[in-house]
Amino acid sequence: MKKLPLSYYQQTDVVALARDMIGKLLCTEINGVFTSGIITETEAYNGRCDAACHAYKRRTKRTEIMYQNGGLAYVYLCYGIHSLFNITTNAEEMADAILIRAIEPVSGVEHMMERRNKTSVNKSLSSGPGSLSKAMGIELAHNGEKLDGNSIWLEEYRTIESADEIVSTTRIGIDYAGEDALLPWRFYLKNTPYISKK
DNA sequence: TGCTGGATTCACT
DNA sequence: GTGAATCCAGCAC
Repeated sequence: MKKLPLSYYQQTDVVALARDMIGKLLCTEINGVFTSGIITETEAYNGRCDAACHAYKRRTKRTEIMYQNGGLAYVYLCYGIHSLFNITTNAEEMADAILIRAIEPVSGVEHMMERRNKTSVNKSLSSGPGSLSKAMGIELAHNGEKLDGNSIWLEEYRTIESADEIVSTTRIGIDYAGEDALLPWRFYLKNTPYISKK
Protein backbone atom coordinates (compact mmCIF):
# COMPACT_ATOMS: atom_id res chain seq x y z
CA MET A 1 0.00 0.00 0.00
CA LYS A 2 1.05 3.52 -0.74
CA LYS A 3 0.88 6.63 1.43
CA LEU A 4 -1.43 9.30 0.15
CA PRO A 5 0.63 12.33 -0.99
CA LEU A 6 0.36 15.74 0.65
CA SER A 7 -1.41 16.97 -2.48
CA TYR A 8 -4.39 14.78 -1.55
CA TYR A 9 -4.97 16.89 1.54
CA GLN A 10 -4.54 20.13 -0.33
CA GLN A 11 -7.77 19.79 -2.26
CA THR A 12 -9.94 22.86 -1.82
CA ASP A 13 -13.32 21.34 -0.94
CA VAL A 14 -12.97 20.25 2.68
CA VAL A 15 -16.50 18.82 2.83
CA ALA A 16 -15.96 16.61 -0.24
CA LEU A 17 -12.60 15.56 1.18
CA ALA A 18 -14.11 14.60 4.54
CA ARG A 19 -16.52 12.38 2.66
CA ASP A 20 -13.74 10.90 0.51
CA MET A 21 -11.63 10.09 3.57
CA ILE A 22 -14.21 7.55 4.75
CA GLY A 23 -12.82 4.08 3.96
CA LYS A 24 -9.16 5.18 3.89
CA LEU A 25 -6.65 3.50 6.17
CA LEU A 26 -5.19 5.58 9.00
CA CYS A 27 -1.75 4.30 10.01
CA THR A 28 0.58 5.30 12.82
CA GLU A 29 4.00 4.10 13.82
CA ILE A 30 4.80 5.54 17.21
CA ASN A 31 7.69 4.37 19.39
CA GLY A 32 8.17 1.49 16.97
CA VAL A 33 4.59 0.28 17.33
CA PHE A 34 2.56 0.06 14.12
CA THR A 35 -1.23 0.33 14.24
CA SER A 36 -3.83 1.01 11.56
CA GLY A 37 -7.58 1.27 11.11
CA ILE A 38 -10.22 2.15 8.53
CA ILE A 39 -11.63 5.64 8.88
CA THR A 40 -15.35 5.25 9.56
CA GLU A 41 -16.36 8.71 10.76
CA THR A 42 -15.20 12.27 9.98
CA GLU A 43 -16.31 15.86 10.39
CA ALA A 44 -15.38 18.83 8.18
CA TYR A 45 -14.47 22.24 9.60
CA ASN A 46 -14.15 25.33 7.44
CA GLY A 47 -12.03 28.21 8.72
CA ARG A 48 -13.79 30.95 6.76
CA CYS A 49 -17.52 30.38 7.07
CA ASP A 50 -18.00 27.99 9.96
CA ALA A 51 -18.35 29.21 13.55
CA ALA A 52 -17.60 25.71 14.87
CA CYS A 53 -14.01 25.81 13.55
CA HIS A 54 -11.33 26.86 16.03
CA ALA A 55 -9.73 29.02 13.38
CA TYR A 56 -12.94 30.85 12.48
CA LYS A 57 -12.15 34.58 12.88
CA ARG A 58 -9.29 33.59 15.16
CA ARG A 59 -5.70 33.27 14.12
CA THR A 60 -3.68 32.35 17.15
CA LYS A 61 -0.75 30.21 18.13
CA ARG A 62 -2.94 27.13 18.42
CA THR A 63 -4.78 27.58 15.11
CA GLU A 64 -1.68 28.61 13.18
CA ILE A 65 -1.30 24.98 12.11
CA MET A 66 -4.55 25.17 10.18
CA TYR A 67 -3.39 28.21 8.23
CA GLN A 68 -0.48 26.27 6.82
CA ASN A 69 -0.62 24.13 3.70
CA GLY A 70 -2.84 21.03 4.03
CA GLY A 71 -1.57 17.63 5.13
CA LEU A 72 -0.57 18.26 8.74
CA ALA A 73 -1.81 16.71 11.96
CA TYR A 74 -3.67 19.16 14.20
CA VAL A 75 -3.87 17.62 17.66
CA TYR A 76 -5.35 19.49 20.58
CA LEU A 77 -6.52 18.78 24.07
CA CYS A 78 -10.23 18.78 24.92
CA TYR A 79 -11.66 18.85 28.44
CA GLY A 80 -8.13 18.62 29.73
CA ILE A 81 -8.10 14.90 29.07
CA HIS A 82 -8.60 13.90 25.46
CA SER A 83 -6.34 14.47 22.48
CA LEU A 84 -8.43 15.00 19.37
CA PHE A 85 -6.84 14.22 16.02
CA ASN A 86 -7.53 16.43 13.00
CA ILE A 87 -6.03 16.64 9.54
CA THR A 88 -5.51 20.09 8.05
CA THR A 89 -6.56 20.56 4.43
CA ASN A 90 -6.60 23.09 1.60
CA ALA A 91 -3.88 25.63 0.76
CA GLU A 92 -1.98 28.11 2.92
CA GLU A 93 -4.21 30.75 4.54
CA MET A 94 -7.22 28.44 4.14
CA ALA A 95 -7.81 27.21 7.68
CA ASP A 96 -9.77 24.03 6.94
CA ALA A 97 -9.50 20.77 8.86
CA ILE A 98 -11.10 17.37 9.16
CA LEU A 99 -11.72 15.74 12.54
CA ILE A 100 -11.33 11.98 12.58
CA ARG A 101 -13.96 10.69 15.01
CA ALA A 102 -13.79 6.91 14.65
CA ILE A 103 -11.88 4.03 13.04
CA GLU A 104 -12.32 0.31 12.67
CA PRO A 105 -9.13 -1.40 13.95
CA VAL A 106 -7.11 -3.36 11.36
CA SER A 107 -3.51 -3.85 12.52
CA GLY A 108 -1.90 -3.78 15.95
CA VAL A 109 -5.17 -4.36 17.75
CA GLU A 110 -3.38 -5.80 20.78
CA HIS A 111 -1.40 -2.56 21.13
CA MET A 112 -4.62 -0.55 20.96
CA MET A 113 -6.12 -2.68 23.73
CA GLU A 114 -3.01 -2.15 25.81
CA ARG A 115 -3.13 1.64 25.32
CA ARG A 116 -6.83 1.69 26.15
CA ASN A 117 -6.60 -0.76 29.08
CA LYS A 118 -9.08 -3.08 27.43
CA THR A 119 -9.21 -6.86 27.57
CA SER A 120 -11.59 -7.43 24.68
CA VAL A 121 -12.17 -5.93 21.24
CA ASN A 122 -15.33 -3.92 20.81
CA LYS A 123 -16.43 -0.62 19.34
CA SER A 124 -15.38 1.38 22.37
CA LEU A 125 -11.76 0.65 21.49
CA SER A 126 -11.54 3.31 18.80
CA SER A 127 -14.95 4.91 18.31
CA GLY A 128 -14.98 8.51 19.44
CA PRO A 129 -12.31 11.15 18.84
CA GLY A 130 -10.63 10.81 22.22
CA SER A 131 -10.59 7.01 22.20
CA LEU A 132 -9.27 6.82 18.66
CA SER A 133 -6.30 9.08 19.38
CA LYS A 134 -5.41 7.06 22.42
CA ALA A 135 -5.74 3.73 20.61
CA MET A 136 -3.51 4.98 17.77
CA GLY A 137 -0.98 6.50 20.17
CA ILE A 138 -1.55 10.06 18.93
CA GLU A 139 -0.68 12.76 21.46
CA LEU A 140 -0.29 16.53 21.64
CA ALA A 141 3.36 16.11 20.70
CA HIS A 142 2.25 15.09 17.20
CA ASN A 143 0.69 18.48 16.55
CA GLY A 144 2.12 19.76 13.25
CA GLU A 145 3.37 16.35 12.12
CA LYS A 146 3.41 15.95 8.32
CA LEU A 147 1.22 13.14 7.03
CA ASP A 148 3.75 11.92 4.48
CA GLY A 149 6.28 11.15 7.21
CA ASN A 150 6.92 8.01 9.23
CA SER A 151 4.68 8.60 12.26
CA ILE A 152 1.17 9.21 10.92
CA TRP A 153 -0.17 8.72 7.41
CA LEU A 154 -3.15 7.61 5.29
CA GLU A 155 -3.34 4.85 2.67
CA GLU A 156 -5.89 3.80 0.08
CA TYR A 157 -7.79 0.85 1.47
CA ARG A 158 -11.27 0.22 0.22
CA THR A 159 -13.36 1.94 -2.40
CA ILE A 160 -16.79 3.22 -1.57
CA GLU A 161 -19.08 1.49 -4.07
CA SER A 162 -22.05 3.82 -3.90
CA ALA A 163 -23.11 7.02 -2.23
CA ASP A 164 -25.52 4.97 -0.14
CA GLU A 165 -22.65 3.63 1.96
CA ILE A 166 -21.99 7.05 3.44
CA VAL A 167 -24.40 8.88 5.69
CA SER A 168 -24.13 12.64 6.15
CA THR A 169 -25.53 14.37 9.19
CA THR A 170 -24.93 17.20 11.64
CA ARG A 171 -21.78 17.46 13.73
CA ILE A 172 -21.50 16.64 17.40
CA GLY A 173 -20.69 18.72 20.45
CA ILE A 174 -20.67 22.12 18.75
CA ASP A 175 -23.91 23.66 19.93
CA TYR A 176 -22.02 26.85 20.63
CA ALA A 177 -21.70 27.44 16.86
CA GLY A 178 -25.28 28.63 16.47
CA GLU A 179 -26.84 27.83 13.11
CA ASP A 180 -23.53 26.51 11.76
CA ALA A 181 -24.12 23.58 14.12
CA LEU A 182 -26.85 22.50 11.72
CA LEU A 183 -24.53 22.02 8.73
CA PRO A 184 -24.56 18.36 7.53
CA TRP A 185 -20.76 18.10 7.63
CA ARG A 186 -20.40 14.86 9.55
CA PHE A 187 -19.95 11.69 7.52
CA TYR A 188 -19.91 8.07 8.56
CA LEU A 189 -19.89 4.63 7.01
CA LYS A 190 -23.22 2.90 7.03
CA ASN A 191 -23.28 -0.63 8.45
CA THR A 192 -20.30 -0.36 10.76
CA PRO A 193 -20.53 -0.49 14.55
CA TYR A 194 -17.38 1.63 14.70
CA ILE A 195 -18.93 5.09 14.93
CA SER A 196 -19.31 7.34 17.95
CA LYS A 197 -23.06 7.94 17.68
CA LYS A 198 -25.94 7.18 15.38
C1' DT B 1 -0.87 36.98 35.64
C1' DG B 2 -5.17 34.62 36.46
C1' DC B 3 -9.60 32.65 35.23
C1' DT B 4 -12.77 30.09 32.23
C1' DG B 5 -14.58 26.45 29.69
C1' DG B 6 -14.28 22.97 25.95
C1' DA B 7 -14.69 18.84 18.60
C1' DT B 8 -15.25 13.97 25.57
C1' DT B 9 -15.15 9.70 28.21
C1' DC B 10 -16.04 6.72 31.92
C1' DA B 11 -17.78 5.23 36.27
C1' DC B 12 -21.41 5.31 39.04
C1' DT B 13 -26.56 5.92 40.56
C1' DG C 1 -29.05 9.62 33.22
C1' DT C 2 -25.68 12.37 35.56
C1' DG C 3 -21.39 14.22 37.02
C1' DA C 4 -16.39 14.23 37.70
C1' DA C 5 -11.86 14.26 35.73
C1' DT C 6 -8.26 17.61 34.22
C1' DC C 7 -5.08 21.14 31.39
C1' DC C 8 -3.98 24.62 28.38
C1' DA C 9 -5.27 28.28 24.87
C1' DG C 10 -7.62 32.47 24.74
C1' DC C 11 -8.98 36.42 26.56
C1' DA C 12 -9.97 39.71 30.21
C1' DC C 13 -7.85 42.37 33.70
